[in-house]
Amino acid sequence: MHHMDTADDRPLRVRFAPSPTGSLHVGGARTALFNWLAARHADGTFILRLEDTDRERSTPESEAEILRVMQWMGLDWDEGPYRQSERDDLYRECIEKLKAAGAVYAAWETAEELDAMRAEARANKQAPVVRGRRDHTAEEIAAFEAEGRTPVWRFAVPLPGETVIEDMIRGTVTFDHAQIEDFVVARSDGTPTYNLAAAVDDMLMDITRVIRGEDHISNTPKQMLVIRALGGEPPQYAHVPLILGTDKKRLSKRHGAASVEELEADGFLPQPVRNALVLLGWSYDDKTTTFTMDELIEKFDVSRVSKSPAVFDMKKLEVMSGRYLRAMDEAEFADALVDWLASTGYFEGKAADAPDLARRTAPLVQRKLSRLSEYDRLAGWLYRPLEFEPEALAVLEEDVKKSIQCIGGGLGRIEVLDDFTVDNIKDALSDQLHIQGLTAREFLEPQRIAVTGQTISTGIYESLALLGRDESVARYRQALGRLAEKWTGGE
RNA sequence: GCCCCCAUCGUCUAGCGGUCCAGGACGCCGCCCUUUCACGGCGGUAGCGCGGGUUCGAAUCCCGCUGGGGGUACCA
Repeated sequence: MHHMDTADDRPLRVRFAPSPTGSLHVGGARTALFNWLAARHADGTFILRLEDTDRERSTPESEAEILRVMQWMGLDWDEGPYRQSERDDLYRECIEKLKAAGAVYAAWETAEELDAMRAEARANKQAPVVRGRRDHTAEEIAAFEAEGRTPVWRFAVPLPGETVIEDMIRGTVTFDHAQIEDFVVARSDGTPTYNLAAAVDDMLMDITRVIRGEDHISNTPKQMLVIRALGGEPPQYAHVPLILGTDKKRLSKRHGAASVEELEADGFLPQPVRNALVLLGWSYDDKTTTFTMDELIEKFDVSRVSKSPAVFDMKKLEVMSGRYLRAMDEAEFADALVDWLASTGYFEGKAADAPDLARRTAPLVQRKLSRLSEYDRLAGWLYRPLEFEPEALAVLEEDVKKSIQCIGGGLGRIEVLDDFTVDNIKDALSDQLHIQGLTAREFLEPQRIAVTGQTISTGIYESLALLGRDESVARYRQALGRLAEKWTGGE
């Protein structure tokens, strides 16, 4: 696309403006990332603004969570966080200016009247566009006031007319004013609405480019109208497509991990999350799929963002995550693993040396994990006495006699091993499987289950070495005992 | 209903009128490697929604259809 990068040499100022009404969604996180990258790329300013004009739904917990997640993602802001709830004076001032300029008018319609107007328009296949009555007589107004009614202030959308957005992603988008209702700018209690506050803030904060979700595109002409009525110049806009779930519906909690908070809890590290997110709707070329943060800063270009919505594929995130984990150096991985486990309370109620054990097992799981949360599935057996997963036991019991032979054979070798190292264990077991004339899979699977109680675990040789000979032998005996019961009982 | 937007393998995408009987990645399938689960390597599978134009030539431009998404509040 050869989109005009409007001859605008002012330093770039972008903002991310979530409303603190829940945790940060992956869609929101991607928008934040895009804004941050655009700012860092252009050496501009990234501003964080909390749009909390909806006092009912905004919570301090949500605000704190959003800030926390931003930090987790490594998206630091240069200004803010600003809170719209703290800027009320500014908005009221602007509303007064709009009144003085005749750009807004008092509208007295009741909710019922508005509903009726819209229903009627709809019935007539017309746009449900509200235009308040502006020809009330002084007596009527006095009567409204007498009954305690207070008006909202609506923006008088100029008719006829149109507002054109030169969107960096979508190109030229035109809205006919006939389709834009006289939107409310100040509620009857005097508080500003979103469209007023957002427009005023973008203007007052000197935002030069607004990068936000496509769900805002129909608000854009309204905000442009407000800014112009206030004598300002609207910023450049870039509306990014939404992120969908696998059913092609807008991504939401019912699609599984839809918030960054959940991804974090699922054991994903920030870098693969960023990498997966940035690739939803954006690509650098026809082959690059992994980027460092620096490469992203260097290469990101919002005008290359796709116009069509993208489906969020958790599987792909997992693949990226697994690759990232494997590419980490051992110590770095061990730190990340232990930190993550600690953050989830994994060590609570476990032995005091559990974190140390986790650190020692890190190299055994590093190539096997696609996310940190899979650690327990692989290494959980190390933290508890031997107990068999039902499906693991089922594997052994499929052929009890053979299982006993395998485990017994293995036991015979390891219990006489002096130097209990990975290599020696491997040699001894390899030799034994040869003797018994079995394939590695046939022979080793029972060993794994005997020792770990699991069908999937850390590597068998490493696991034995880690356990030490005595504990290994004890576990072998225990497994054998369990099978012997079955053997006699079954025949 | 009305307005806006979108449309390349199952998914994320490259593609900006010829270099495309459409390239990459994930998935999936097969083979190999590792005498284990995993990891890794190699190969394969699969797509320009449909119909009209424009053009010597269209995945690329135009129109229509169909399909999908968003908006339609004194929410943001």
